[in-house]
Amino acid sequence: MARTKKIEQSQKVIAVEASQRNSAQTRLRILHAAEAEFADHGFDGVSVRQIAQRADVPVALINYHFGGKEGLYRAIFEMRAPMIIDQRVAGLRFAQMEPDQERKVEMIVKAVLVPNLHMRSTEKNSSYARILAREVSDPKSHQRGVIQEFFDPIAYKVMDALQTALPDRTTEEINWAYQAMLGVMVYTMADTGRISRLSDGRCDPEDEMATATHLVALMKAALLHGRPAGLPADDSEQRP
Amino acid sequence: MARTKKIEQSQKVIAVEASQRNSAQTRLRILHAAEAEFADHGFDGVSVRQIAQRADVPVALINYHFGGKEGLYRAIFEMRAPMIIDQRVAGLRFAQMEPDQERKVEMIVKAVLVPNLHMRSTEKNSSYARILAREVSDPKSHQRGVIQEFFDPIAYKVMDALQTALPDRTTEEINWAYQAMLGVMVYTMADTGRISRLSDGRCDPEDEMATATHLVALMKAALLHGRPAGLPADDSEQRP
DNA sequence: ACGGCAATTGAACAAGTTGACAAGAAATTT
DNA sequence: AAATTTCTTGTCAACTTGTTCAATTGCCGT
Repeated sequence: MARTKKIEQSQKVIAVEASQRNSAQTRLRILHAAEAEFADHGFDGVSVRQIAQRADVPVALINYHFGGKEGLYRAIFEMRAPMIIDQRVAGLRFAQMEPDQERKVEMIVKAVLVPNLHMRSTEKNSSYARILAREVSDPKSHQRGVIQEFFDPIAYKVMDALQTALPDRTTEEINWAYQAMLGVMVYTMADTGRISRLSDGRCDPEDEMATATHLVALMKAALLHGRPAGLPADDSEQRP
Repeated sequence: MARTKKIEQSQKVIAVEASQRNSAQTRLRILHAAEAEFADHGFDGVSVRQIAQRADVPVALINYHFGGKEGLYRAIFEMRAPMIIDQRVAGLRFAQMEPDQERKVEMIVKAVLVPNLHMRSTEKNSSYARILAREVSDPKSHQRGVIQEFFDPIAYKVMDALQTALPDRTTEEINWAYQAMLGVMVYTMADTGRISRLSDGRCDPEDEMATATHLVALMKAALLHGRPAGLPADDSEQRP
């Protein structure tokens, strides 16, 4: 921090930028390389050497800056999470002011889905979206605690908003509704080409607009009209 | 196969079973150990040594029986996939005979969700469900081609059934609807305790009945009532 | 200008990884 | 009973893994 200020004041801005001695910048380079590699191969599928090679730095620098592989992994979330969380909070604020119930629910759904879907389709950040998707379906994530630490708070806010918009729903319904939203979102973010393949190219998660339109419509309907028939015991059909 | 027949005819059944000389049995033991380990740590997070140790066999046996780590991985799917695919096909057959649209959609949803959710809550097979969840969110799965080989065919059947039940929907809508279903299912199957944590214990994926009830209701509503507003261009609200 | 310090480097570390091999044991066939 | 196939085992060498170390570089305030 102190050094950055100095650099700005100095006349050698260009020289410093070109030269190798710049902590913040190499940190970022490692971070980006790690992001891409982790997204492609998962936490265990990547060696620190691969990351170092991609970032064009010696391996030891990773341990110096981040204190190990896991520290580097966490640093990625520390860098990215605030951005998308802020967007969600902003979206929820909009929804809060909406009087019409149907529109309100739709805005909540959008507040959850759109920031992530947008990130997914953005070139630079697309790899982070895939890391996120991996993390939620990795039992080790529990051990790392990244999801819990960064995303549980916003989850509670979303569910509060849902409960306000749909006061007649039970807590269980609200929870499952949120899980459903998240599931759809994560699965789409994590897509490895299967959606496009199955739809013969008609559906493309990269197409942020179309994807959001369809998914928001589906989840909005699910939240508005989806209620378990007989809550205590619903044994209509049961397949073997 | 030939040996198994012989064993049944032989008088030394007990001796053979107790002793170490039983190919099919050790194969299964390795398979089960691998299933558990892969589920917990992912394909890259596990070494064949760990699996061998868990199965209590020497490492070389794995290479002998399955020709390597990836062969073992695929063998798990070859063992498990048919079971759940058969269940889905059966469920779709039931749905096909249902005249009422709303019930028909519900039965299709159940045909997709219930077999997996059941497997999830079953003690013995729960690990396979988590492997499956991992595989769909792993870009390398594309490379392995397991999902494509085993599950694409049934996916097409489900979408055909959906199209029949909802004739006015576009192909895009059918595809996205299927993706949504799958996303919810996979996310629930892959759950690492977050659902229970967020809901303060109220929602438990292990509770097959409650989980299925809620998710089926949600997805049924999504399919029946979820249609994108203006298909060509829907720019009602757009958040920054 | 010079010592101090953060940043960087290449080398080395111990621990663990993989696939393969030859050789042994048990069951099956000849 | 001998030969053969099928299965099992312990060990091997070559290679990665994440991390640490001592040494070096270049920027900074005094």
